[in-house]
Amino acid sequence: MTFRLLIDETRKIVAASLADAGYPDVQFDVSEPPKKEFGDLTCNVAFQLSRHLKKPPPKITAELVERIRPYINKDRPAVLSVEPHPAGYINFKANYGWLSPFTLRKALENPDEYGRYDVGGGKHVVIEHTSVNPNKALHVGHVRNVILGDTLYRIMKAANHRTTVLNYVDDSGLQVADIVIGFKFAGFPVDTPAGQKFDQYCGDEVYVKVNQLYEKDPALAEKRKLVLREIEEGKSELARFAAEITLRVLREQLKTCWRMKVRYDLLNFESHIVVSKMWSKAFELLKKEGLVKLEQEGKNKGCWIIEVAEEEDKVLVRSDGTATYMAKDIPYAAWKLGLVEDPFLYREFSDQWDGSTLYATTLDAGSEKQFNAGDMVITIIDSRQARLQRIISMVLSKISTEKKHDYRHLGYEAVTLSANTARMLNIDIGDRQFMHMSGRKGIYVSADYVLNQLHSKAREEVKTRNPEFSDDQLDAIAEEIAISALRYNMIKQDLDKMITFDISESLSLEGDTGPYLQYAYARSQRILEKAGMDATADARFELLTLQEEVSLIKEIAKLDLVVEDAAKSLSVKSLARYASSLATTFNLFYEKAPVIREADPEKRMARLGLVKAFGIALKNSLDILGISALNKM
RNA sequence: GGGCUCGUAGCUCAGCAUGGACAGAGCGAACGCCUCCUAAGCGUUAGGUCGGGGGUUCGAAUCCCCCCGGGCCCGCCA
Repeated sequence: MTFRLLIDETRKIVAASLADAGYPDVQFDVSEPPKKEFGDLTCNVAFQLSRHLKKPPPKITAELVERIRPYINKDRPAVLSVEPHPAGYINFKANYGWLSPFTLRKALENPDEYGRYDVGGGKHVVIEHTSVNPNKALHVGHVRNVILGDTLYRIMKAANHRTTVLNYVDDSGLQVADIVIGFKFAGFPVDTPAGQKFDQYCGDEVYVKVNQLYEKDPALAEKRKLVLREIEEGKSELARFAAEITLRVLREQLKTCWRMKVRYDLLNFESHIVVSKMWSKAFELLKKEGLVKLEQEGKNKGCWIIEVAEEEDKVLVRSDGTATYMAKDIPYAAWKLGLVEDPFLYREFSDQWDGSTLYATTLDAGSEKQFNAGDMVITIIDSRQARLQRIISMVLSKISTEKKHDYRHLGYEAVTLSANTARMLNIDIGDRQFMHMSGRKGIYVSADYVLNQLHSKAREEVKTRNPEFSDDQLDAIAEEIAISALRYNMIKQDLDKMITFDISESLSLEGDTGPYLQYAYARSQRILEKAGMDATADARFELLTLQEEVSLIKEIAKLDLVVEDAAKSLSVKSLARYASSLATTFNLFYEKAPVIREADPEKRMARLGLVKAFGIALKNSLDILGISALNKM
């Protein structure tokens, strides 16, 4: 919380002394040095000046430090001292006598607010994620999307945005037609086999096998288009059946998402977009703005197309008058931004684990509410969609002449299966190192399977350590550990790096994992519990001068900087990295600085306060990561 | 063919936006640390031409260009 103050103060001091010395007002950086020996902050201003002044950096540094010294005084309590470094840096030491009490009190006195930072100013952010076709269970590839979206939602909330989370349900696509064909024309029973979830059954059995049947039975494949058309028209018995199946699958998918502590505000059904005539209104708008044209000749003759710079024209309306995939996406995206009139009514769909209500679009018998019109709209889809998303963004920017338009695609690379995992699933991958997942071909690892594996592994571990726990306790804790392992695994790395999912590696609970974070937290809570007294905000925190203590305080002091950065750059990874580094710093403190066994009562109280403040900072970080802070594990 | 993207230790990855002080973690390997707040932890050692080449710069893993290798995208499919 206060690291920000230290940086600000240092910047001001450097800027003021530049002016004193009559130096040009150059850009400079104040940041943490790569090593502890260099102090708490370092400034590179001498390097920036050397070009202007035509002097070597060390010489400038020596002069500037003398200008800086007078500014270090009681009115600027965060900075303690300044030293020139022969390499050319100006290094600062923080005044922990002031910084430590200030930081720890801030955390202890207002724990729930600690680490929040106002980036959004209450602006409305609409986030869409998940959007898995409702004909199969979620696999680990989907999980990356789900966790990324949910974590981003949590970050934006912590950075003071009003948030709305959407889940788009493509209930009128070919994938749905496939399983309907399976049930109606290929003899698959509608009842779920014992011991399976309905979404699993649809995905593993019906969907995969129907697609195999198509190859042998072209007549069956022919039925797809007819079935799809009936579903889109929405009137027939078959369409009602499809809707029923879709909802059953969707509810099972939601159970998996809820299991991972993910929540939504609204389900957007594609069929409602189709029926709502949103497309025709958006189409009129596109025509009016001259963004589409009716192709008169060439391969796209008779189609309404959109011209894209340096690319092939995109067809929006086929020559038979039907709309393409993209044509459904444009009005939906425009709706998210509030560029078209809201045609939907909203009904309550379900309660959720966090006590909130999940709504669904409806065209009749619902109430008016507002889920759209985001100041910022973030659509989370894998980076294969980048090109289409760019076109959508381009179109939107052209029709939103008045309003400010901030439509962003947050893409991420695929999750693939490692060679070992593919082999475990009896998939032949030749000499390749990984295998792309495919729901249609049955090549995937389901989310529930991974969670279950993690659960049973974690349960064993917890039981070994806590033999006295009841079965319910064991299950509750094991479940939180499983979720933590999976969630952390999905966001700890960069979005544009492919995740090669390896089932045995993913079951690790040690090292750079979610459970490592939870473990550090549990350790801290045991200290507080066994101390036999409460940590208070008025302890003498200035007594905490051990290097391990100071490092921990410094780490705690950075939380709001991390939240700010994560929200501004939509970077979920940075929060994971921070939580990990915070936990590591605590573990080092834990090794070196006994709390309960500390003889000096004042120092003991100060350490106890530090432990509690650490717990607050870590718990708040974990909340944003969607990971439960466990008292025991 | 065009576009996007990745390439850092045996493996998985930080660092790259805003160039700067001897390139950092985890896993795996070897060896240590529980009569002491949970060893899901901590320490020591081994392990690197930052894909290759050129350029810009006082200084490049970081910026620019070229090349090599992997992945993805370029339908009147969704």
